[in-house]
Amino acid sequence: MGPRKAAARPTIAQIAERAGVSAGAVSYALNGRPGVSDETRARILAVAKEVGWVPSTAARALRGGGTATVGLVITREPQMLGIEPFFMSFVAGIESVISEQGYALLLQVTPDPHRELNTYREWWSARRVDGVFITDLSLDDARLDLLDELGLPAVVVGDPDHARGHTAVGSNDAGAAESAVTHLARLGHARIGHVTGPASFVHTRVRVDAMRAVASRLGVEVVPEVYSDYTLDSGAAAAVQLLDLAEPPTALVFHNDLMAVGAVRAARERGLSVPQDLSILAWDDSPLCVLSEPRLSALSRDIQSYGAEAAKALLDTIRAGGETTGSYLPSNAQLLERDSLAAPRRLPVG
Amino acid sequence: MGPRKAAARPTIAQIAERAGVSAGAVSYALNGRPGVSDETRARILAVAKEVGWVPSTAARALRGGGTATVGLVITREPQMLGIEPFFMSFVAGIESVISEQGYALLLQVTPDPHRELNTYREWWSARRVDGVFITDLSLDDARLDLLDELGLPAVVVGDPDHARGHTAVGSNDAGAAESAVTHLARLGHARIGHVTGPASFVHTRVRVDAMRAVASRLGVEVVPEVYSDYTLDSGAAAAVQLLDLAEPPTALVFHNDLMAVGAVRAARERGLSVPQDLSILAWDDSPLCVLSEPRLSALSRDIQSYGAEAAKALLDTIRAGGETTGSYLPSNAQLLERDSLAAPRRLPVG
DNA sequence: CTGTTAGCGCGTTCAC
DNA sequence: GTGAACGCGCTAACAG
Repeated sequence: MGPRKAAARPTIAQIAERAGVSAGAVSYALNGRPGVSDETRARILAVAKEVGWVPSTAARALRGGGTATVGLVITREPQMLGIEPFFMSFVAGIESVISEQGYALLLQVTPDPHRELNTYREWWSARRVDGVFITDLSLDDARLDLLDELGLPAVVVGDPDHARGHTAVGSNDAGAAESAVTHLARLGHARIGHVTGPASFVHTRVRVDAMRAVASRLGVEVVPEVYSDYTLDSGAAAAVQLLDLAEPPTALVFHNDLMAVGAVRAARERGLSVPQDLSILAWDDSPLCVLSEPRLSALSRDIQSYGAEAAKALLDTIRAGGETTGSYLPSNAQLLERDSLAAPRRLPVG
Repeated sequence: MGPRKAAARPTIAQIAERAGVSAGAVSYALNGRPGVSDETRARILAVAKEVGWVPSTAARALRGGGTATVGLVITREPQMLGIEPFFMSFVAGIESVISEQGYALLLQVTPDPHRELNTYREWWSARRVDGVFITDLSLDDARLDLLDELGLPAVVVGDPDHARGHTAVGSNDAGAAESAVTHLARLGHARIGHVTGPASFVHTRVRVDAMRAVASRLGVEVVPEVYSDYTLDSGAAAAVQLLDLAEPPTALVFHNDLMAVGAVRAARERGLSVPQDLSILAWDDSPLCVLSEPRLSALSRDIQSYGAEAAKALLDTIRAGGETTGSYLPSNAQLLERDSLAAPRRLPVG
């Protein structure tokens, strides 16, 4: 019932007519290039502002001038996003940078990894995006091959060493591991449990290696890692598994906060209290950590600025015509102390 | 260093050449319309599949055929999105529907409400989207006027009665209020506190009215509402404010789960335990409710399918050329009992 | 220098 | 089945 009559979108032709010049002149004026006198330019600009002209992204994209759009595929179960601490902050960070520059974010959420590849191909074929973010980098990641094949500008969100020449924005996982183990060792923990994300992810591998290296240097033991999947339940299950060990660890490190929360619950159900009986440390701080009881200590990195850095890197890469613009600074990680870490109750056997 | 040579995107012209026909014929064949013989059509389709042709969204949009993109502006502080339970699920629901149909979501996150209007105008001018979602509907919402002016197809996510003729997908807030008050009254609560979102939102108003109506019918009292802003701290503050009343309520209803969690903490700091001393009910279930201690009972609606319904409605509206396609069924709400509701400890003073 | 004209990019559609 | 024009912005070539 409401009025749904499309109004006329302002075009360069309209402006040209009103200003009494040709469309070409308008284009020169609007893009600040020579070819029109200052006064004509001023007149054209005034008219353009008056009619609220905005360039047609479609027309520009058609000309090959880019779409002012960047793409992100999130390969996760949709329902997981409601609580997933990482992506929403990451997206917010991306947004803060790109929207300033007139870019928009094209988002796709799908649980199917195979589909992700198709999406890049389609986005590229349909000229929907000027570049994409690659997250959850895996060893021998097939997406990098596709990117090379298509010549689609991209920024790898992860370890530059595994980005195969693509622009990358890393995260200082080694530094985080260092501070985690150091802190735990100082508290007196001699046996640490480590619950990770999927083994195929590069950053899982990086963290595992770093933890082991630091631990052996400091003379503390990391019991065999439990590879997990970031969900609450998997965190709880991993905790149970580790606590069932003959010589259970006295401190547990998790690759996200959701799993850490799951572990707190699992410990509680066993009659163990955190942190007196068991110390728990989350990797990646989020509001969840302060919402949890007790409040979770975490290896905090500023995910929002991580997203912002990634966005800057992608925009730079796009402007460079897809040429790699080098690796960007890793976002800093620091151990945020709250209430889930303490000295182990009984001294480690040893 | 990496190879960044753009490959050639397949176009209709290429297909035409390979198949030895004109571009027009290819277009007819590809779109399943008459004008080509069956065998030519088959040949064209084979070539198209072989080269992996995907229509250029830019070219289609330029012709006026739509951009296969829908837009959503989230007017919130970016950092809030990391924990905000509503939007990420809502987005996931939208995604599940639109990606099936080849549509993509254009997202913009900004804390500035004024900017939201500009964004719609720019998206429309630049032909970036075929339609938009309008959330957080307010009384006399200026966005609806703009939509009318632009003729931009939209779906209002909220009360159809305030959608001014636009397609709307509602939420059964009245039903939720009904079950909330009924349940609380049955437990013996005679005085209920109500902590809402901003007063300017239509759905805040709707919920307030519904709560009052049901309460007066059932003979229970709703103490004056506290208008709040969905944050954890504001929930805690509101709880304190209500508990400081001369005759404090014995049960509190919150318009989201974050505020409810804040209230639990505030109550605990006062030495009150939930639910023995104070019952707490959240509106909008999310994983946070089961993560909280005690687990929060909630007026649950399936936000993901809410998003999915909204997406279907928007796509329908777009296909109808922007004509309103009527109001859609409200998503169902039900009271999900967990551990934060109990009978009041001391009987209410008569 | 100031401005105009023509044609491109890509898919669609109308007239032939 | 084909040729041509269209939508919109950009730019190379050209004219005053």
